[in-house]
Amino acid sequence: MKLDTVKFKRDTPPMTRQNSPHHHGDLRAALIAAGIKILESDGIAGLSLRKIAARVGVSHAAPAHHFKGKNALLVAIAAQGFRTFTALMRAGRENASPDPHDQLAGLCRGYLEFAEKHEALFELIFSTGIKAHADDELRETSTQAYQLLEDTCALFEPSPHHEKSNEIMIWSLVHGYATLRVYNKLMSPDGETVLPFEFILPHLTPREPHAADKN
Amino acid sequence: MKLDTVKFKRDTPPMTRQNSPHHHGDLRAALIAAGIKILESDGIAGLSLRKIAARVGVSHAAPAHHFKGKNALLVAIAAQGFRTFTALMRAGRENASPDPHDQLAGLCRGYLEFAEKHEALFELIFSTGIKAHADDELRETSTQAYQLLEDTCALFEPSPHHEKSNEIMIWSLVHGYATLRVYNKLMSPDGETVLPFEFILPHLTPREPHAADKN
DNA sequence: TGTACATCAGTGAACGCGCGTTCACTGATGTAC
DNA sequence: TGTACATCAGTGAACGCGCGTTCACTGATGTAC
Repeated sequence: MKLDTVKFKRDTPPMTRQNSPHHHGDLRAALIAAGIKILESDGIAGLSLRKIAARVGVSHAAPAHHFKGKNALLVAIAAQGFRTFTALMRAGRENASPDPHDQLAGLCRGYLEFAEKHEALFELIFSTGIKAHADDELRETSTQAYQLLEDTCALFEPSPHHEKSNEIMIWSLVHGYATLRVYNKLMSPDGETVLPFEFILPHLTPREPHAADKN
Repeated sequence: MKLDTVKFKRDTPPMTRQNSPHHHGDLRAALIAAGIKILESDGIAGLSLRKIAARVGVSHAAPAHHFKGKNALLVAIAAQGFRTFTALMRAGRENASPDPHDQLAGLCRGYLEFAEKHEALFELIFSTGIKAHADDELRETSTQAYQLLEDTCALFEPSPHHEKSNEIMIWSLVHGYATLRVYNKLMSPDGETVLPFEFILPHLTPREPHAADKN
C-alpha cells in the first residue's frame, strides 16, 4: 500500500516537483510536452534543448539523461505529434455518420484540424529534418496515421489503374489543402476565408459492404 | 566603346574575380546562386550567411553590403526559387499539346519537377519562415506562380459551388502529391515507385473557347 | 523495522563552435574638371 | 588626356550570443540484508 502511494506520486510529477529538486517524476514526458509548446509559439527554428529544459524548470544538462541528443528529442516530439494527428483523425471519423463519404470527410476534418491547431508540429512531422525510417517509435506512429487513412479509403472502390490510388489521391488533396491554408494565412495575414474542403473532395464509389471481407 | 567593354566585364563576374579582389561584379546574384546550391546540399537548417560567403569566395562581412540581414537574403533566394518554379511550370505547359488536359498535366509536371529537383528550395518557399506578404519581390514572384496556375485552371469550367474551386483543388492535389513524394523518399530511402500523378488528376470539363472572352 | 549502499536523476560550471552583425579600414572604380 | 577626389564594395578583426554536449558532483530513491 505504501509502495502504491509512492508510485502514484511519481506519475504526477508537477505536484512533487517542488518537494524533490533531484527527481522530477516524468521528465521525459514533460520535455516532450514543453517542446511541443515551444514549437507552437516559436516555430521549428526557435526550438532548442536549453529552452525546453528552462520551460520545464530543469537545468539544461538534465535532458541528456533521457535523450541521446537533440535529434532524439525532436524525433520523440514528432512521434507524439503523429499520435495527436492520428487521434484527431480518428475523432473526426467517430463523430461522423457511418456513411462512407461522411467517414472520409470526418477523417479529413481531423487532418485539417491538426494542421491548423498545431501548425509548427505539422511542419515538423513532414519536414526533411525528420527521417521516419530511422526510429522505431516514429516509424510506428507515422505508420498508424497512414494506416487510418488507408482504412478509410478502403471504404471505396479503388481505381482500376492502381490499388492505392484512393489513398494517394486523398492524402495529396487533404495534405495540399492543409498546406495551402497555412500558407495563405502567411500570405494574407487578415486570414481571408477559403473554399471549404468538402467542395473539392471528389465523389468516390463506396465499396460493397461484404467486398471488404472477400479480400 | 571603352565604356561598353567595362560594362560587359562587370556582367561576367567569375572571369574578373581574380583580377579585382575588391569588386566582385555581381555579388548579389552570386550570393543568391550560392545560397541555392548550399540549400540543395545542406538543407534549410544548414544555410548560413558565412557558408554562402565562403562558397562565393568572399569575406563573410561582404554580404552586408547587398542584403540588410540574413532574412533579406533568404527572401531573395525564395524569390529566385519562385522564378525557377514558374519557369518550370511554364515549360511544362509549353511542351504539352494545346488540349486543356494536356496543358494542365504539363503544368503539374513542371510543378513536380521543381519539387523533386529543388527539394529544400521547395520546402523553403512554402515554409513558415518566409512571409510572402512582407516583401515586394517575393510577393510578385509568388503571385506570378499562382497566376500561371490560375490561368491554366481557367481552361476548365469552374465548379458551381465556388469560382476558385479548380485552382484550389488542383493546387492542393499537386502540392500534396509533391510533398508525399518527397516524404515517401524520406520514409523509404530505397525510393519505391509511386502512382504516377496523371492517375489522380481528375477529369474537368474544358471551357468553351470563347467563354473565356465573354468573362 | 532499521541501516548500508548502489543506482538513478538531477545540478551547475565549463567547453568550443558557428553564427549574425558591426566596425574601421582600404583599394578599385568612376566622375568632375 | 591627366589628375583629384568621392563613392563603392570589398577585408579582416572583433563582438557577444545561444547553442549542444561533457563532466565531476550530489542528493534522493529504492533495495539487500
